[in-house]
Amino acid sequence: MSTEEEDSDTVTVETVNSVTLTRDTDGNLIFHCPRHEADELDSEDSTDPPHKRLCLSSEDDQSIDDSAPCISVVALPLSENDQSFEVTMTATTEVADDEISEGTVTQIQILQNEQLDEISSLGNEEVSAVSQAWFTTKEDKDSLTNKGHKWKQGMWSKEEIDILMNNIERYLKARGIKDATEIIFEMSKDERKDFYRTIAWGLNRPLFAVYRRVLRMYDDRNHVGKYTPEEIEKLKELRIKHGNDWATIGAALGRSASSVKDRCRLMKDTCNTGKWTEEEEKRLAEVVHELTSTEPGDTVTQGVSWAAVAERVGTRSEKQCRSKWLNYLNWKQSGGTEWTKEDEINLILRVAELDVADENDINWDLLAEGWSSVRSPQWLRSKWWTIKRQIANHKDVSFPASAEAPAAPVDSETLTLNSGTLQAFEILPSFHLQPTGTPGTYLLQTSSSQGLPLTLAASPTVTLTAAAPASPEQIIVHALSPEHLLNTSDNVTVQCHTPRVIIQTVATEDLSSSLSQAELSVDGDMQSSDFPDALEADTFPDEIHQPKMTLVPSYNDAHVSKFSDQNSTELMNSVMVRTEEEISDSDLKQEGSPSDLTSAYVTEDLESPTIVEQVDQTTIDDETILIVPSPHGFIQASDVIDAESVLPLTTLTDPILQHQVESHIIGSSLGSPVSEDSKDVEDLVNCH
DNA sequence: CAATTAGGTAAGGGTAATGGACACCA
DNA sequence: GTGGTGTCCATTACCCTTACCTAATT
Repeated sequence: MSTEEEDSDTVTVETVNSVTLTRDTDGNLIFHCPRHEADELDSEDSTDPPHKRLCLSSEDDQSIDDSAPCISVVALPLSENDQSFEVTMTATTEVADDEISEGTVTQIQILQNEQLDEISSLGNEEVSAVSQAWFTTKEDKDSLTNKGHKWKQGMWSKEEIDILMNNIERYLKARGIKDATEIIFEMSKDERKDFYRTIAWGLNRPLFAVYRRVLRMYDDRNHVGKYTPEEIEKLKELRIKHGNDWATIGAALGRSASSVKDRCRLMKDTCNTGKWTEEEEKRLAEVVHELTSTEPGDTVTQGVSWAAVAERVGTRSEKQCRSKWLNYLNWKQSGGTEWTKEDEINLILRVAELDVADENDINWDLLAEGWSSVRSPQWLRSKWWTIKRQIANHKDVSFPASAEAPAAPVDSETLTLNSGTLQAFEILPSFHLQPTGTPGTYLLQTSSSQGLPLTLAASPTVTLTAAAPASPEQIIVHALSPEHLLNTSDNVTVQCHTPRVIIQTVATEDLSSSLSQAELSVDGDMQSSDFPDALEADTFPDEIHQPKMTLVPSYNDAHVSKFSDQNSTELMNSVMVRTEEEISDSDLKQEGSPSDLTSAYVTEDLESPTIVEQVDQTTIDDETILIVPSPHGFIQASDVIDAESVLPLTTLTDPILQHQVESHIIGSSLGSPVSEDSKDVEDLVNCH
């Protein structure tokens, strides 16, 4: 929460100067707004106590000193009734104890409830109108939607879970409780009053959703795993004995109530398993059409009561019926066509074109409409997940990133970088080029749960263009085709204007020039074992410099440049050796000399002509990425780049080229050259 | 005493991941 | 014939929403 935003969006109702400050072992500053003071504040509207929220602001916003420690503040209401708050402040720089005092800290603002809506996008500590109601009915939600509110539905993201866990942790700390299960499972309603409301802070979910989530998270009878045959037997007995008393059955089995309930749904006595007979399929189709008042050949993907269908089918469970229908039978009945690789590419392109920020916002019904090889919207969604899973660490990749890569035309070999709103982030040692599932399309995986999508394909030249006039933050780099790479060396530098993120990748000549199709079977039969070392990221020596690519905001028109740096030879050797081993394993290493290479350095400013610099290289392994302050919007040939004016940034290998080589080898997209999880890569190899 | 709050249960639609069957191929 | 591999399909643990219920509190 920035103070500027606060100023513009909030009104100071009352200022409180008397607070109690404590500091915990983590250096967090915790202070309390005592009840009696808050009560006094409340006096202006005693008949209808407004919801209040504590905010903090610097006493003098105009004179914020850059060198001053930045303090982030999280305020949690201890209870709505007594109007007291718990505030946790975290200093991002070391704060001397004497800097924190009642006099210097802050103003405390109590905000009226109606102001809360106005600041709904400021941060995690926000109050959401959605999360403050215990249960949000569909009508409530519709009403909120009409007022412009949005809330999260569907699977919880990692970020949401982090917020939730942090909130719980703070709640526990404030009360000196060690274990959240004490509150959740042992305390009475009264004792844990406001627990859920408090920990829902910052989560744009109905309280009830938070409640369910917390119960699941802390119930150790959840996530127990597969049911053993013995458990199934016992479950059957307990079911007969206790009926639908899932809590009792669960307690007897050591499973959660929802778990046993779910398991029972799968085991109807009359259920067949395995392949469906024609008779069963026929019956399923008849029942579905009958219950939905549709005709054979109609597409039916929603509004089906699967419990009723299963009842009528007789030999299959509701899940089986649903799965069979949505993944096969409906498609077969309505004359669907086979799913092809082209469809897969099409899917990625279409998802990218949707330009939605959240995966949950994708309208799969719309996407599937009129697509004959799509078996159902649900099936299409699972297809998308299958494609996503081919990306190692896909869970950490934000949706826009994973969907962005294919935004560029995949048949024209492009590299797309979308800086988004990132100001700066690093691609840590194990940065990856992950295939997105579309041949020639990769995702540059970063360390901060963000990804830069890259698409490499078949344009014979390297140029940079804006992806679209309307999206200057997105740049397409037309990279060399694999064929071209066999003969040429190129570096690709990408500069995004908004918000001035510079990305550079450096080609490794020896690889590209030494490989040929003939030598590297291009028939797609390459197995993961052909890259024994490259596929095991953990073989990287931790103690030495690891390849690290950093994206930095290009303040003051600083530019990334590249030149030979003898001092980094050892470093880069340690980085590059893996690649070279990979090549030597194929008896290819000697084909290219690393010392006689030239690299083309291509930079294009989005708003300026393409600048091409030829940079002689004496040692291909010695590449360092540097930031070069430049008076121009781009590096001109006349710009003098000397070692002193250059800020060494970091070194990096060339994942792109390496990847191009690999993708060339297998004739398709392949896993990252440096994966943290070799299995992921093997899976990727298998996928193609 | 009605309305509200806080919490709870059950049903059922859905997702994500896994594993088996099978076809294909060297 | 055999073993490896890829794909399709079925299964299942787990997730989430919705509808409805209950008891305590206001």
